[in-house]
Amino acid sequence: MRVTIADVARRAGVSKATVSRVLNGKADVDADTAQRIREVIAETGYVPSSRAVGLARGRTRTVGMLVPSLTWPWIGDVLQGVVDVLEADGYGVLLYTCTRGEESLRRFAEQVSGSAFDGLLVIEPENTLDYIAELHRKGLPVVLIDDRGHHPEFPSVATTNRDGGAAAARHLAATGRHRPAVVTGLAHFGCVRDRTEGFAEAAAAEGLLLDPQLVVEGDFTEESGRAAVGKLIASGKPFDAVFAHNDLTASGVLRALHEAGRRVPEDVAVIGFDDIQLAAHTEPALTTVRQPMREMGEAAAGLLLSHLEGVPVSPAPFILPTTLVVRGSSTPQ
Amino acid sequence: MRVTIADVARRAGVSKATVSRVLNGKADVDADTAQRIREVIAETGYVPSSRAVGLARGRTRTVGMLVPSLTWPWIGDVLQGVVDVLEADGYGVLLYTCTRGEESLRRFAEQVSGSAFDGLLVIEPENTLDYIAELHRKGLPVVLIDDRGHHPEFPSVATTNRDGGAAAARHLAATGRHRPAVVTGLAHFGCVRDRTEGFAEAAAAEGLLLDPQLVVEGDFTEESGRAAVGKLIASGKPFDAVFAHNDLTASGVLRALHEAGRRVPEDVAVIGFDDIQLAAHTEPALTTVRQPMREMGEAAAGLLLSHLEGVPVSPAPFILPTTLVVRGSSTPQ
DNA sequence: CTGAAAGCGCTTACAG
DNA sequence: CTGAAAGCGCTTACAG
Repeated sequence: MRVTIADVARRAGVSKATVSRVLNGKADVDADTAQRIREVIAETGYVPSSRAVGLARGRTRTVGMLVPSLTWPWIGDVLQGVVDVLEADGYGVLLYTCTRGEESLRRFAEQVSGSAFDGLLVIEPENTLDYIAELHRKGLPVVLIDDRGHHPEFPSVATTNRDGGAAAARHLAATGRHRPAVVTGLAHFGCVRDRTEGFAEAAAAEGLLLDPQLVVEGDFTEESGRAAVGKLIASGKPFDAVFAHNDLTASGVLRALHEAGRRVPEDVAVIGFDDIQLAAHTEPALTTVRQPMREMGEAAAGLLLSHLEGVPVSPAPFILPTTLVVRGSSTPQ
Repeated sequence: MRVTIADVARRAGVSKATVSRVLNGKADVDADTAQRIREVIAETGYVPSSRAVGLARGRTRTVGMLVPSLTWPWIGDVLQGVVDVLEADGYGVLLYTCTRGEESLRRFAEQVSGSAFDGLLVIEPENTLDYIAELHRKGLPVVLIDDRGHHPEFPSVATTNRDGGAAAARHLAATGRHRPAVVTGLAHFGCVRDRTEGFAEAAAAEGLLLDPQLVVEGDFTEESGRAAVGKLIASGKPFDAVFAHNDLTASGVLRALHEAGRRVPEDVAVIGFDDIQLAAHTEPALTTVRQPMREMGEAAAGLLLSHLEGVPVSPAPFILPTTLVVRGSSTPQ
């Protein structure tokens, strides 16, 4: 049924080896012979079987991508960046997720051992860093996206979390705020530490009062933003701004403030992190520290390709800049 | 380096064929022999090479998924449903997108010809239905997600677009609206036709006045929602409700109405379609016709698996129900 | 410049 | 119940 390299060789009157040579653009093939073979290929519509090529070469020209979930708001952007770069180089992307917990990871591990792909891009699912690190140690090229401040011993891409936090603080100072509150993400995330530190440092430099009691831990969910506002108000401490560690949390903060009768931005300014689609649609629209998700995907894919092509890649994280996007939640518009 | 079936056979003192038998759970292997082989497998951590298995069996246990873009708001949900089902059955998912146009499609076609996967799941990129249909005709199992009313000759999953439109009209009637306007999606989409007809029919049945001049074509973007409101107002015709064909458009409608000084829902009710994350976060929150995206992904993956496993699948579309989600944009809350 | 042969790591009749 | 052999469709030394 399917036309194979043997068919092409027969019709062109040459050996399979020669067909393989022109297929792979090796030099030292007679121009006429090559031409004839190309014609036969065109006539027959022959395309090499990726399975057979993979087996013979020992590589699949396929990259694995492991993500914790596909429904997070910014995952699609990262994925798009990854796929664009990889596809342009003729690589396929095998997608794995971890929504089914242990079982998912077991399946994934099987694919790894079966060497279904040549390299791995990963947005770290909770508590899998050791496993990923082990894969890397065993020789699988890996690039981590959004290192969450873990600074692993293999290549990764991240953003300027610290600068992002600082930019938020400076913006609040510049717009006349004095007593900021912070709703962080999960405290054990490296990025949370970085954002917190960057914010605190800049706040101090700008003369803002950052009361430790006004720093509340959240978990990156909208609900945690609402809950945090409850705590902040209950503390009795005055505050005129809230820096939330992601947009989802900020959205919860916005709602809770509204319900509590505090006006945004008049009484309280709110700043988020990420700049997901939602951020431009809250009421008021959210000022936020933008992370270039798509660019992160592109950068990670690029690093992995270099690695696969044999270029040595530095384990130092590749850092992309965050940018402050000012909207109505921090300044009247 | 890597342990192969030959290594396992040697260590167990049997032939590769016998190892292969226990690997694939064939009957007729002596219990003791099988046990011994299993032990060797466990000791050595042997996992069959997916490349080699694929070549020998002629199938890869991999499914292709082609989407127009990964950054659309609801794509992630569909993808999650697809991956969950496929992964549970040990299938891998190869992801392809069409953001780079012709070039993307050329790459994709190569993968198809190289039989990189056993079957294909597709959310149709514009103008590719003929191509997809051809692949199906040539023998590639295909399931289309969100048929957009094209009703192809191969299996597909869709939602009750017509009922969804009808539900929107009935809800407006039930909440005391009289003169609805409609902002459709691209008119050549089948789903747009269905939503429009369902809405018009129910509107008539409920005694709503649907002025043809108040039916404006949009293109599923937020901007088209804003533009449509401009046209509606310019028409001079009174309207007290807007049914938009997706949530993004509805979001644009909401903003434009706000800017024009019309209150929602007091002066105008707004209803969207999809129920993307954004819908719950607009001001006011959006009443919308929910499409079960994740379930569509699950259903499509299930159909494809049946097909791959040899169960005959009906080309009649598999239809999932839409549900009306009522929020503040249509009723004061 | 080109071909014959071995090899990639499995599965699957075919014999026994 | 089990093994030897061929085959899946390529690539890659090795010779010439």
